[in-house]
Amino acid sequence: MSERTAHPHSEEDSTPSLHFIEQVVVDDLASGKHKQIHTRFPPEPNGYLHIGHAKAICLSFGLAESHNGLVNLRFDDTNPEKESQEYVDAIRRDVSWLGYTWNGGEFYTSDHFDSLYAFATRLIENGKAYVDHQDAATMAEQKGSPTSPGTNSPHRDRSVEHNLQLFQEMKAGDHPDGHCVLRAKIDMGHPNMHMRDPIIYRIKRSHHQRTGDDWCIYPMYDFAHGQCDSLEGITHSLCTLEFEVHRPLYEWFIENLNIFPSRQIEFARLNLDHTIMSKRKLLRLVEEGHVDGWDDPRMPTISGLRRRGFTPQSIRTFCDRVGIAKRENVIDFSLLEWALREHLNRTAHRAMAVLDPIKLVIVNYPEGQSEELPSENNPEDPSAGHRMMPFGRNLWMERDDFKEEANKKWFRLAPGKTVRLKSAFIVRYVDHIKRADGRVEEVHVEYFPDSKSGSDNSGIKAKGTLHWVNASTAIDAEVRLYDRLFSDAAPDGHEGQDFTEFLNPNSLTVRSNCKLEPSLQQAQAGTPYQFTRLGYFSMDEEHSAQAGHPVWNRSVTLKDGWKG
RNA sequence: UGCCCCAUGGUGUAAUGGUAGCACACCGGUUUUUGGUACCGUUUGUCAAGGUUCGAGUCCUUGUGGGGCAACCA
Repeated sequence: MSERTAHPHSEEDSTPSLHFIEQVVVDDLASGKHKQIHTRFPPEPNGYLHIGHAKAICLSFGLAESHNGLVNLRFDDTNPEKESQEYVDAIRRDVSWLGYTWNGGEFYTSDHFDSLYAFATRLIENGKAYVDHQDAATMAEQKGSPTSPGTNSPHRDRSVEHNLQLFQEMKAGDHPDGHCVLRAKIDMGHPNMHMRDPIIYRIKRSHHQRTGDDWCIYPMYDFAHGQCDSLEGITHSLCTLEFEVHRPLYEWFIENLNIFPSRQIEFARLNLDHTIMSKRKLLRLVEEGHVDGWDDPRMPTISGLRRRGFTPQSIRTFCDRVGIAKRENVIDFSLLEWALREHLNRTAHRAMAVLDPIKLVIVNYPEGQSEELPSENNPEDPSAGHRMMPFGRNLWMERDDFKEEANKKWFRLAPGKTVRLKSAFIVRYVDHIKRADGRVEEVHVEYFPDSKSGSDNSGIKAKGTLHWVNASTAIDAEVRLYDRLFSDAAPDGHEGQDFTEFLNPNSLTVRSNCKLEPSLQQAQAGTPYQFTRLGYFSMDEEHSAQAGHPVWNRSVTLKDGWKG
């Protein structure tokens, strides 16, 4: 056995650094505090999941996955007024799509309503909770403020028997909505506002998605979340920073109920620039028609990203790179884009498409003649094979690839320039035709027959390579180009200005006259392709069906290093 | 005039008292039948002031800056 140096930067030492939560997990496992960890992802089914949730999902599921633990998916359904089955279904689909399985089970807070009621009763019996009959405004006033203590409710010292009876009446429906609440009896002078006799049950006659009209009282978040964690045996309950001030209460209930001590640990939520992450605001985008729906490809929702063409793997890579810490953060949107490119460059098949076509005529290629030329499906992966590209005299080329006046830095077509047509021949400019308004319509070139791709004996050097599509076999398609939804980096960070003022008017560009190579006839909706030199695209099933012709979404551009 | 949390390049994130590293972005170069990819390189950082220590990004004190907390929401 060789002696190891203690040098911290030794190349032999490849121990990956752990973020602070994983460090806790590793320590708890090592110390024997837990034999197995058990986490949970607990969304309220009142909206669609977004990329911020993806971070939380990757954390809780990822931790369980890498430490042989369990994860529960728990729907936090304590407020029936805002929740619905539509959201439950969407959440399930999104978590599954990310590639995770809730191997600890699927739960609903409502599954635990009986236990929660029993817990509340126990608290009353121990003199730790009481029924308060004051109205909301009065209670708010008595609560004090962050800088001044609160005052006790006149109902604070009711007897256990009386409280028990009143709470039973609340449950039985003897009191109208809002008439009274159950409160934990803690300390109205506590410096932490959440400890000033928090409300733990309220009366709300609202039909519940799962329990119907069985209950007219529902527990508040603080009296449901931690208790469910405990009932489900959750060892590490991970949530975002805004719940930090709730932790003393979380622990107070564990102590006073004497139940399994789940541990709450908070981390900083994800913020992405040029977008918004609040469910409420995303809902407004949908309801006010700024986007087509929750799954609009410009939305930061999981379903929007999926439709945009993001892959589960790219989102998981992104979450991994973002890291876990307690510091407020704003992640560059470009990191998300990088994660997608990183995945798709390795895996997506290449195809040629012209989004803004002008005619390209090879004047010395015989009319009526054609041939098939092979083109590799993925230069990063030889096993992906190749496909045959029809080639002829009349082609489509990209309008951006021609310029009437060009300098030495212009590698594409222009008077005097020579370029290669990808996987085909080298061609030289001959002429071009303009419409009366000056718009270029047609470019004429001559080709060098001995410059064929793979057997080039011409000795000619071409600096630029252009993509093209054979005119007679091209597929007509519509392509939607997406840009950031907001032109401002922090649309909700301007006081006095609504975030909708910063919507990017050019976030969607529709190109309706695109030409695709014929192999794309077989393309499956949702399968990513790289359109050579343009970016990553996939066909949109819903839009295609609506339009009656193929509609493709651009997921992300290729990185453009040209500073022309 | 309270309580809690946080502070490392442009953006994130490591360094567990001992060489401030990595990724993204940016800029430059090499290769290239994608101005992509790959590879190489440059620039840029410990909020401040004291203290402890042989040694402080890390520990202590005090400031400064940022975030959170007063729904019968979660």
